[in-house]
Amino acid sequence: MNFLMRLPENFKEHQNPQLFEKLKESSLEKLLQHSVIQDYESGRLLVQQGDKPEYIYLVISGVLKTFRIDAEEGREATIRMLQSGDTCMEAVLFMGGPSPINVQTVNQSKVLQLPERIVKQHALDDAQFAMNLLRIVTRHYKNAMHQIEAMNIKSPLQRVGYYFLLKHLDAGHDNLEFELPFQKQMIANYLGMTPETFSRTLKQMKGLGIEIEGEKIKMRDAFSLCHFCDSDTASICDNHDKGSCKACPLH
Amino acid sequence: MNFLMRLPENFKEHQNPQLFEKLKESSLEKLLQHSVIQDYESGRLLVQQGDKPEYIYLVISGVLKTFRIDAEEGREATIRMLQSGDTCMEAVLFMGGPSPINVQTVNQSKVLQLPERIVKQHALDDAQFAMNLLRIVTRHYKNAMHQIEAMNIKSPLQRVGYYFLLKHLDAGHDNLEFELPFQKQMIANYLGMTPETFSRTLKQMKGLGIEIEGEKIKMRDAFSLCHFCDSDTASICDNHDKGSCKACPLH
DNA sequence: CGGAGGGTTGAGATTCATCAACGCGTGTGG
DNA sequence: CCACACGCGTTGATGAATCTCAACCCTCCG
Repeated sequence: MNFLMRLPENFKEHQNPQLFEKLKESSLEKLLQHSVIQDYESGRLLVQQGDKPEYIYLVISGVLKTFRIDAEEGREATIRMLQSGDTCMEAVLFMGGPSPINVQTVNQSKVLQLPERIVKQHALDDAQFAMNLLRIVTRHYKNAMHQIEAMNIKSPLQRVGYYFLLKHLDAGHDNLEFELPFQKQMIANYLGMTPETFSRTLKQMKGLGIEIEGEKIKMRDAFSLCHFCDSDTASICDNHDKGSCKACPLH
Repeated sequence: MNFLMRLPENFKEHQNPQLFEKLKESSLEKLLQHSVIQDYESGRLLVQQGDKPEYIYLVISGVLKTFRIDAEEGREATIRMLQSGDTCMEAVLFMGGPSPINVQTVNQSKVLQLPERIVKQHALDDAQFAMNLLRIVTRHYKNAMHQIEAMNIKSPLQRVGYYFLLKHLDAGHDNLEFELPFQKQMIANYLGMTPETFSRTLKQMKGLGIEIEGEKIKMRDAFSLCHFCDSDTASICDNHDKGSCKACPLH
């Protein structure tokens, strides 16, 4: 039975999850044969720190977050926030030992779960699948590096600026508008600050030509965020090295 | 020509790099055929942010560190510190795009360099090698998660405590003594604090039964560090769940 | 002997978290 | 239909924690 048929019609086309990229139909078929789709209510804990990892979770719709939690104070450190098309727990599956992270739904969510055994076996059978895993995990790791840098040596303004820059490039650099994909408190925690400082930082951004209206972010011009560029963002910015980006600290 | 012969006699046995784990002789041979050993002086930059990644670096002797650097202020955020047997840039190779990190020697160092093309090809040819890469990268990622947690929600004391706990478990939990493997300023930066606060935090540790004498750390008893345990460290601690570790915040 | 680098200690400044209050939109139940 | 509570975001006042800057000690090495 083809489980993709039970997905929303346009899911595979529109989201095109990295996990399935370039997989042969037969390979994908086999992978999905043993997977299940689940609906979860908001706030449901799918994995807890210390649990044995059992699935890779692929978000069909809704929002998930992965985070670590402090036993004493109960404070949370957000590791990632996932939208449809994103996956989590792939890395955990392969590092051995219990899960170092919690996974929780933030909204009501629909999730595709791929069992641990199937994934591991398939990684050995299909080199392309293994490559996809490797690519996904390394991207996560790259992201983690940015988080580490942010919390070590970046000011709140720089953190928000960099986050905005990424979202801006996501939306296409010709687009002077984008939306915050998650609620502000969650973004704040992800960026290692309190909701209060996040809010105050947003006000600072207005001085740099960035207007905030609820979830909508409007930039005065396409270079308002150039100030926050680094070599990683430069490599995905079409305008870089076209002389147009002068504010860029790399020059 | 077998390049392992040019390594110190006992390197492979004693260090047993994760990268080569469980590889067949023939596979290892092929991998090493195109690799080179280099000697570098202290402070040499092997990779800079923005560079195209060209090698995996395996430390034979000496110390390397990977870090990100802030363009404006020039401040550094340490990502990892490597000793002999450790590798870096495996993750970068597979994430595509320019390197997000710098790699620099901290001491005079001897390094084995495996060219990018060879590694990628070999990852497709030898599933065990691909698995090794996946395992290594996920371990790095796990580590990065700990760093993120530390800087988000842990106090300097907790960060140092956790770092000590890991080193203690490394040395064997029966061993009441271990050494700091790197100089203090580097550990401090890695833990996201200044050398000054690191120093002051070390003094606090004395109140918890930890004596510091230069690089030597002596614990009053084997449970002095239990306070800093979490589910990740518990899973590698032999004494956990033996009733002996009561200070553990998990109970 | 003198200089350099790493580590420690102290005093002061700064920044961000904390705590508290409030506005606003939404959903709920009377 | 209104009253109310609730969650989220914002704003302001306060305080604590860590960074900064400076001085000093020590060891190592030329």
